[in-house]
Amino acid sequence: MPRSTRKPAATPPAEKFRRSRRDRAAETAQDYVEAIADLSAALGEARVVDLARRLGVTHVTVNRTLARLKKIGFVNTLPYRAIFLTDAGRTLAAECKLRHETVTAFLRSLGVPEKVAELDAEGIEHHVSPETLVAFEKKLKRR
Amino acid sequence: MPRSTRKPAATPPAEKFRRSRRDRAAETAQDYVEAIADLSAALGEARVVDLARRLGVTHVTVNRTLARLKKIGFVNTLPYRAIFLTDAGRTLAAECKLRHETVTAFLRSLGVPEKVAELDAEGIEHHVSPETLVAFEKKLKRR
DNA sequence: CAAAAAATGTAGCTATAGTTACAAATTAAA
DNA sequence: TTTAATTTGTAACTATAGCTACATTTTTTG
Ligand SMILES: [Mn+2]
Ligand SMILES: [Mn+2]
Ligand SMILES: [Mn+2]
Ligand SMILES: [Mn+2]
Repeated sequence: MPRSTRKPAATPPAEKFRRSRRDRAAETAQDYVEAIADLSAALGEARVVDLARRLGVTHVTVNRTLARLKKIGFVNTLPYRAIFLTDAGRTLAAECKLRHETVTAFLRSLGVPEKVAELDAEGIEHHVSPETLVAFEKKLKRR
Repeated sequence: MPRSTRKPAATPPAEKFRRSRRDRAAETAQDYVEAIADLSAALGEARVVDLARRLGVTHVTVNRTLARLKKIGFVNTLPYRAIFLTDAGRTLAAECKLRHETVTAFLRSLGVPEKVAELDAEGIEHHVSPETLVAFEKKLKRR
């Protein structure tokens, strides 16, 4: 088809794909700080092996991701020691935990089976904006 | 803390993180086939530049992703020609389009503003299981 | 306390997905 | 029908995130 006779491409919706990619890139950090907070609460401290088991990856992957999180300022680590969240890390973890719980509860309230709700929420949570989260919360209250 | 006195780590929920990572890895392919189908319908054909504009990436990124989609069997391409979906690609695109529309409509039905619903749906869609999708559809009908 | 086991760290590999810079081919214009 | 503009392709780089294999350190056990 001659390109000159084609309809001009409409204004592209690139913004939503950028948002989606940005959210995707933040998923790892969010799951890690949430897991570190959980493990710290449950076991008293979070170790590399615990994270690896919990997340279903090797300890090598955990190690490299922790290095990145440390550089960003979400965790503090010392060689061969337990992992601790910074203030920023704790704040992020609290936000994520709340959002995670809301998303899971919301799916459950729709009749989605517990197990499925948990699996889906683990991915969905990272793409739920504050506005949508509020909508979920409202719906949960009005029942 | 001595590790021997720590509580033994409970059965780890690694499965949900694996699911989440698997979904994440499939996001790109889904957005591409959906975009190719859209562009083909709107313009008569999908070109590399169109996809780049639509997705908000450079044409180089589009090129390499198309090579991967071709290898997987979702698209057919010839040098300097338009891009076409295979049967498998068309099937996937149709599934994704339907799911995408359902997720968007569902968010809208909760009172989430149009723009926000579109942005959120672009990411959420990839993590919605068939069960949850059905729950969304049911909720949409009963209104 | 020495030896064995477990945990942590590191080297080096793969794949995906983004980029800029430049080359080649196609399409449109003069 | 040349020439200019656009499109497509490729080379080479970066970052994230997974892996295996092996080295080092710490912890537990005999
Ligand atoms: Mn998650
Ligand atoms: Mn989570
Ligand atoms: Mn999408
Ligand atoms: Mn979509």
